[in-house]
Amino acid sequence: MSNQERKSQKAEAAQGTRKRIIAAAYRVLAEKGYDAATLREIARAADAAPGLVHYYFGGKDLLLVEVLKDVSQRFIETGEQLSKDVVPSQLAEAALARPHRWATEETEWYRLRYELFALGLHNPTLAPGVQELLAGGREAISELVRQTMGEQSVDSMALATVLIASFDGLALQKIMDPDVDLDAAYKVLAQILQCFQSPD
Amino acid sequence: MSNQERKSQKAEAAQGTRKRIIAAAYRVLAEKGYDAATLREIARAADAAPGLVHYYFGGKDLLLVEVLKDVSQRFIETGEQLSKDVVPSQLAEAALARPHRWATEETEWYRLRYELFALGLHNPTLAPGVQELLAGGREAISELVRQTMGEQSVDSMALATVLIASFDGLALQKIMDPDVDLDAAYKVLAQILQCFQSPD
Amino acid sequence: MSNQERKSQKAEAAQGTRKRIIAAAYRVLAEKGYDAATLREIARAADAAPGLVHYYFGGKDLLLVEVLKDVSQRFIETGEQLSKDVVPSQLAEAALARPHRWATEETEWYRLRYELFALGLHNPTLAPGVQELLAGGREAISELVRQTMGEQSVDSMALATVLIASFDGLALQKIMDPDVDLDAAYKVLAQILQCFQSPD
Amino acid sequence: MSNQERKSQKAEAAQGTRKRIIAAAYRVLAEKGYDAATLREIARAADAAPGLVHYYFGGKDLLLVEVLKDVSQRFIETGEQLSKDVVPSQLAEAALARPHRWATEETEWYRLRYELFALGLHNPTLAPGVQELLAGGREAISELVRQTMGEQSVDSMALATVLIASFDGLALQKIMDPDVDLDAAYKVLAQILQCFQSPD
DNA sequence: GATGAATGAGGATTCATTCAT
DNA sequence: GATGAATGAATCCTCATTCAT
Repeated sequence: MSNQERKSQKAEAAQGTRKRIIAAAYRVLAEKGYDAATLREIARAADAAPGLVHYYFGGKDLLLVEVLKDVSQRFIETGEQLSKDVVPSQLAEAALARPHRWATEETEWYRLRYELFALGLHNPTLAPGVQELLAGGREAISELVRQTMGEQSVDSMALATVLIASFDGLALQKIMDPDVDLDAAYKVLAQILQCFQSPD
Repeated sequence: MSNQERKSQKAEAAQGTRKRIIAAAYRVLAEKGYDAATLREIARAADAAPGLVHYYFGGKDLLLVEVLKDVSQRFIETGEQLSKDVVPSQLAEAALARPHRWATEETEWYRLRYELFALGLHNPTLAPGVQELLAGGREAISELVRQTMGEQSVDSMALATVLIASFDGLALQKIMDPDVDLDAAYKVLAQILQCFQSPD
Repeated sequence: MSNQERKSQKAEAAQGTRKRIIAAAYRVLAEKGYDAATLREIARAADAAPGLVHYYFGGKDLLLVEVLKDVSQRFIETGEQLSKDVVPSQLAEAALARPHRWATEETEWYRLRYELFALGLHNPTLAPGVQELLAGGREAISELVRQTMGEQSVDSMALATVLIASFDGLALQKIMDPDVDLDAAYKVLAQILQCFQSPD
Repeated sequence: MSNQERKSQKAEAAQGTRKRIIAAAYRVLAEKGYDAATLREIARAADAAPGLVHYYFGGKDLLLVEVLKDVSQRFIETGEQLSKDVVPSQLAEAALARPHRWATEETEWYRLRYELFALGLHNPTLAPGVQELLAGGREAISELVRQTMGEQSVDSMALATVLIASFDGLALQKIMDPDVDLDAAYKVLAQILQCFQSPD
């Protein structure tokens, strides 16, 4: 084994640990929230040494920034997937399907999202990342809206802003109160989209 | 001055201090977030002794519960005001006007709201209160919707759920990113309401 | 007991604890040095709660600043004492007697002094205090020199600078190496003083 | 290239790295002090791998011992140089010139010296080395004194003790406070030497 | 021989909470 | 009823040290 190979092998293992820590942080932060989650606990969940979080990321906030990036990445990827896999005529439907499903099934994702929202509202380190997270979502949805409807029928960015807002707000309500009728709410959202679609 | 009078005077002063603490907590929590806000700071902001928070409320979480109640109360009151003061034909417009304005002007209110959302997602003590806060909002809006539109034209509760979600989500986006075009978004919301109102 | 009395009683107790912590810090820092000394240990030595150091002083450096002030104070006081208690003709002798004795008996004082010197060389928070400590010593000695000798016979401040330097340097050498003949060194210092005294 | 040659070449490189680390430690320790200086930083300054300090020296303290030896060595060498290069009649002058100059120009050297003093006062591992450093200085100066003056006119070792003490103490005062008049102080020292030289 | 990724012990610090007054 | 001094548990973080490669 060459010197370089050995090095890259080490580096790979390190990357693995890094990812494990991010994943663990994702889970623990979603469950307990930023303040209640201790680095020790996250490290334990990642099966890593306690000092490693600082070694890799430099601190609790900076770990969170990395988690945030990861969340954004994942969001964008699934979004891009969508516009490739689905035929335009069913795009509206499909676009609603994801947040609808995630709000019930991938609760963790929305929990962490809200954690980040609250944090971003106070923590200047996080604010830009959260801003981008939201902006990225708006743009992705806005693009879908444009593909689905005619360009002029509606201000696509404004509609996207409302939709993202709805997705987030609905997920919150559903998670906080299982009795909330999410299906009915998403039916209303579908009607809204039709409302903007039909005119032309 | 009788003994009783003196007592009741003291009791009144105590009530005043209580309220001052809640108000101070509201401000400080909105600004710094739950964990960064220290009881010492809240007490100082309320011009009260540090030990008083425990004396009156029993702890930091319990103070938060009280703040939550206060927030809910205030929300409901302004809601009820609305349906009394405004003629039905302009109710839809007026209903949108408040969250629209608050999202830019009463930022504090939405900041604290998001703090409570994030907290409620993890803290079982708070969860019921946050649940009620959301449920109260839904019901109030649902009632407005019913007054504005015919009963059958739309599932009023579902629409209310979507609207509350939008209000919260839009406020967040606007606070996090001042470049977000809130006016355009609220214009879209107005169109949506019209869409349901005139099922021509 | 009046309200005020109760308050002042509390305050007195607090002052007592404060002083105990400073005294304990003096001892522990002299023995172990700044870095090796832990706040926990200092607190234990002062029979106080660990958090108290931050509560009273605000941190490890700030505690040290307070110790430094205390050391300076003590130095000045004993200096003033000297010029009052001793007749001018024996002032030179008496002035040398103190550092001579302290270098062997009050080792702790010189240990802490050196700790402060080293710290002041790197720590900006401490530097001004150490500077004053040295300046205070120079001035006190310079004053004694002027009282002992004629004004013009020697640059009193320059001689004081050399004397302070000697006192500190000799104490160091004696502490580091008990075999150093401190008596002989101080005899030389005495000769030096005579050397400057006699000319007139 | 023979096998032996290659080996010795490697060994030389290793010696070079060793020296680079010591030199880097000298600089970093003088600037930051023992505790604030991290091995990582020293290694970086020496352009060497972090693990190397342990590999070569065995630990942070042991590196310090090596630095101490280096400092002593350097001190002795420049001292020996002196007694060779200068004619006896100007020896006294020349002997004062070096510490005078170093106190203003080679601040680093005195900074590290004080760091070692403070450390030696608490750290038993270092104490003997610091002791020797001081003893070496005393002996070198004592020798110079003997060469300059007659044997019997003064206790040369005692005078040397006082001189070393003065050199160290004056450097400290000058570094801590640039306003200190070092020239005047060294003029006083020169007068002192004359005082002992011409016991007329 | 040399590396630098990983470890984990141990520190300073914070602050909710208590309780004597 | 009210105070605020004192507590100490628990956190983040640092960095000397180790060891697989």
